[in-house]
Amino acid sequence: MGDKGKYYMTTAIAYTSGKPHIGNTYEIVLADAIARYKRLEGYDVYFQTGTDEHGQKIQEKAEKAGITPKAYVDEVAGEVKRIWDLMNTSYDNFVRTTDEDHEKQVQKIFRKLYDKGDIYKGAYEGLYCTPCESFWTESQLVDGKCPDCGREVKPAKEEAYFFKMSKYADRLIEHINTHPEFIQPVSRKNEMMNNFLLPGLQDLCVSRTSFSWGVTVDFDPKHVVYVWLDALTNYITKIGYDADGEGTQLFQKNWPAELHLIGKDIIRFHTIYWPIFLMALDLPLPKQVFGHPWLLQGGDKMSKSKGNVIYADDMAELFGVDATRYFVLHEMPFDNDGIITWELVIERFNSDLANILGNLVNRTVSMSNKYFGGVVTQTGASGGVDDDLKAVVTGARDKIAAKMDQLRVADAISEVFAVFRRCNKYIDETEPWVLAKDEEKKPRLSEVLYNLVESITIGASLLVSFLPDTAEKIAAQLGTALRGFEELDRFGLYESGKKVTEKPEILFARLDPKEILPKVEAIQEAQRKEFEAEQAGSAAGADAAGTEAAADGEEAGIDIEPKEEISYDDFMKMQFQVGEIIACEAVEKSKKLLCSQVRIGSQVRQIVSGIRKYYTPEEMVGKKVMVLVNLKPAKLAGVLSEGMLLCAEDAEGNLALVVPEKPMPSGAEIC
RNA sequence: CGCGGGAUGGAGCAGUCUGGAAGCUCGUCGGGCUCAUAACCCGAAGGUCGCAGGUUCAAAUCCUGCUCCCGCAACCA
Repeated sequence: MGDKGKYYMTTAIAYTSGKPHIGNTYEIVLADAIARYKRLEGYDVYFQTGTDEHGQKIQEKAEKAGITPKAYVDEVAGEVKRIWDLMNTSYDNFVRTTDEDHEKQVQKIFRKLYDKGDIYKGAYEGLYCTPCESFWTESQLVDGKCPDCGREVKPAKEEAYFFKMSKYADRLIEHINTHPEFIQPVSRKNEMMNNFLLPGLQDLCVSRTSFSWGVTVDFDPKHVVYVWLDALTNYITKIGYDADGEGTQLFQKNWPAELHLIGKDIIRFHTIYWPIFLMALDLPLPKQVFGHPWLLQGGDKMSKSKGNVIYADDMAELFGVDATRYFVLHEMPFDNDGIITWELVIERFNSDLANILGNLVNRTVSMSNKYFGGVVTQTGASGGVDDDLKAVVTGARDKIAAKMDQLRVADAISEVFAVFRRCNKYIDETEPWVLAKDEEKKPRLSEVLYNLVESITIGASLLVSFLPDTAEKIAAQLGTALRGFEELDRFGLYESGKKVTEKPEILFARLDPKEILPKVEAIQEAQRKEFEAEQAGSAAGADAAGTEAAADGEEAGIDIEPKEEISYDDFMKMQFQVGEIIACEAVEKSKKLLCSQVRIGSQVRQIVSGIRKYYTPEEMVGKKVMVLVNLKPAKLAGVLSEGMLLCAEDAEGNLALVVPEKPMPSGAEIC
């Protein structure tokens, strides 16, 4: 162990805005498979993961929940760690950006970069809408007014700290060009170059004053450090980097990292900002950043309100931890998004885990018991088909190594299963049940079973990085131990005369979709309930138990941000009328907009609304709707809109047009 | 002409960089076998490789144009 040198790898740290779903969990499992594999190969691995806990979004979530940000992230971080542990991941260090030592180093780093001149104090200039407390750029304005409230904006300045990105851009471009392995998969490299580096990097605003949940800039306490500067540095601070000193031995030994494993959505931060921060700190760059693709639910994004979010713990409950690991590792392509559905999981489970692997172990152990009382003896009575079996089994290790070198984990695991498939074929070729009928062929039968047990032992040893528990269970059933990496290209190390277990345990019992899918329904239903409860702001857990009971009971209400009180005069300024939609078509340049001709009394107005997702142009026509008539006309996607159709909006943003409860003529005033 | 990704037998994918007999897993159908978890093994059917042009002896692969999907951005009066 450890004679191949060190291997420091990290996952991205999970943002603590909510419970991680299977897509987030995929990353830690993938990382774990790589970490375990590297250890098997003989590397001295240090594997770090954790949670990213600062930022405005978290502050807001905590406020909504009525607790402090710290209490909020403590809970979520606990949940993240629980799931990481449930998935049997072998990280060496679980970091939190709220850890005191990290926060302190972030402050030191910030100061160091400031002293060096790479961070400077400037001003964020823009057009400011005071009531909304928001900055807008020229292009965001609508008719020169605030796009949120429609009020006047005025030029304003807010002081902020900036990082001189451009100073290091050339060096980074040079590095990327001379290190083709730096950004993986390579297709992402061009994206970064073409979109960000070659057009020229802008200085990055690295402080905020609009919220307080973050690392305070110690020499200017009304600022907090930009979350990405805070989060990225965990890769060094949490192994012992010290901005003012040498750092710990752990740091000296492990930096630079061999691998940052991250989602494809944050490649920009890891291949542009992070390397530049490191250059500014005079530290070497990580060897490789791998941006993995995503797991999508049936091609859709997962959403809680649809009840289609798949969580790792639900999967583990239904299928077991190793089956869950198997699915995410096997199903995820190398640089395309993967698809996960409950049906696909069941299919994979049955065909690969139950049929090919579980059944193979079971039938082999059964035959050994039936024919030889469980004793596995090598007799030397070889046959012609043995050579091919042995070649496949002993050749697997290097094939897997080649795949893993490229981080093609899904392909590697397929190679492992090729071994098990070959074993099943070998049983058919040698027909042990026929050999068993002839006393003279006993030696051959014994050899065949020995070869099988040996092959499965090697297969299980190759499997251990991916499905650690299953591999151990197989070895236990075969009465042996898993092998080390250097032994896996050799055949015949199983000690002749050992016994397999007497009663083989079923490793993966076949699943009946008819039994599983109703359970899935229940999970989804519970999820929708929970979502509604959350939206209602009701104390969590109040009716957590009643899964199906309240299905059609009282529906959960929605609370929204209260607005400032207005006078009757204010109200009277708004003119609402009933309008009849006489024509409607989609706005061409947009995906969300419909353009309606609305008759209001004797006049016809053109009104554009962002409701294409919820209404087709055809069903719009003929509706009598409520219209805000005296709103200042504006152009949307280049199309003039002279008013606003009123809609109700639920917590998820679904829209429903508001219509009069009884028939009313168009033009009728609403008051 | 905002940026990017994708389109390969019923399903999910590989192959595209570096042109050279369309491949894998699942499903379906047929056969074999009975040690085993109705599991295993063999065989077959099923594809104009999104559409249209072009380059080439040869195109899923290279070039041009187009269509449709999906992210991001914008937009949701």
